[in-house]
Amino acid sequence: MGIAITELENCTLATIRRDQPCSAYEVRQVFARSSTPNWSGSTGAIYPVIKRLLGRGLIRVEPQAGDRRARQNLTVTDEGEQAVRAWVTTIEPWASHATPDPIRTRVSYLGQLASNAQRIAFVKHAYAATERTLKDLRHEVDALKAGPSPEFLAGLGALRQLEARLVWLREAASLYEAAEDSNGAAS
Amino acid sequence: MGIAITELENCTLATIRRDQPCSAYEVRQVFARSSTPNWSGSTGAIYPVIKRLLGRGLIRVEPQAGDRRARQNLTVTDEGEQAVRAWVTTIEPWASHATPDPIRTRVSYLGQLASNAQRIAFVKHAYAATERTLKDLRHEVDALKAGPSPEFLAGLGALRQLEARLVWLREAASLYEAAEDSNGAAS
DNA sequence: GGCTCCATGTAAGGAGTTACATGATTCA
DNA sequence: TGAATCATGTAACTCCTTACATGGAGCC
Repeated sequence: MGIAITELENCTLATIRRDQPCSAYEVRQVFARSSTPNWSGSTGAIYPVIKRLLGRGLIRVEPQAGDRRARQNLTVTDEGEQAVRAWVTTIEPWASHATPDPIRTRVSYLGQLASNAQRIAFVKHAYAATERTLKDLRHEVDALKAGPSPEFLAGLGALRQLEARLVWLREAASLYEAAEDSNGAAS
Repeated sequence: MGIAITELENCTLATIRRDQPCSAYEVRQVFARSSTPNWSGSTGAIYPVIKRLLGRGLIRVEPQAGDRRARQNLTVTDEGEQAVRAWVTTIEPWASHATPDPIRTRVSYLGQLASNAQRIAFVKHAYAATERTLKDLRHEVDALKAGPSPEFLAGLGALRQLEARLVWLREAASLYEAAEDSNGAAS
């Protein structure tokens, strides 16, 4: 389809489709209150997105009878429905890659530190930070009903990612400690 | 300190520290050729970053004797060394969160599809795509010497993330299939 | 002489962010 | 009546991208 449509535009469209009729304000809350935030849900992003979706005929504003408040009642058009289904089922090549992780980034520069002891200290620090985040997220996911609901599955995916980071950080610590030991044995 | 320094600026600084003396061009290659790319290594990003790092006194340009080519010889100053160490060892609260994942995003909107059969089809599609990516990455990591080298550890971290996605997608498929079965039993 | 790689840089644009500005509604 | 929340929107800015522009060095 001609002009590229961004992830935020697609997520906005899909959110409207799910919660319709809804307002731009409600869409903002969805993004702002997400426990694994992709976007801030800032007004400067959402309102222009809504305008573009309207301009492309993917959504429409339904006037509310007897309510002259500014609140918009957004619903998706038939074209919008099609676009949502096309988007959720499509996986562009870049989308299957490993995602950038600030902690992995830092580990990739641990060579800059002076000693393995310092590297081990960092890895343990990262482990503790990830454990705290994981604990909070687990509380949120536990509050959801286990099953194939989208919210539960998405939460589970985030949990599995954090658990994998813990596994990896333990591996890293082991490798550094093994190197420490062999240094100690050699000296 | 004072003014915020971005991840790209910090990564550039740490890369120069690691490979010094090196040129902006070499830094670009590092980012452009990364197997888990955070940034494109575009000229429009790197050269301004180099300028800012120079302006802050974190790096300096060493003139090359007898070589009047435009090539810069960048090295890190003492302040730069401090900044690198401070950055790699610091984990801001946001840095320990689960990272945005386009596949998880799509799963979180699978409610938009018409049937569990379609959802299962998507999950299997995502599984296959991730498996392909994982295979390529595994080849690259296998080419590295196993051990506590930063490159190997970073690659291992990316592998573990992708493996966790596979585990999660299998779980999702199971949950959908269980729901299918109970539907079948009920009807 | 032309091709490719090395190397530096600018210009324009995309896609978000924060901060600002405005006003209605609800509730203590 | 004043504060919090609901609700929409604009302006300025950040940070990165692609595309463009330039030129030297090595090689066939």
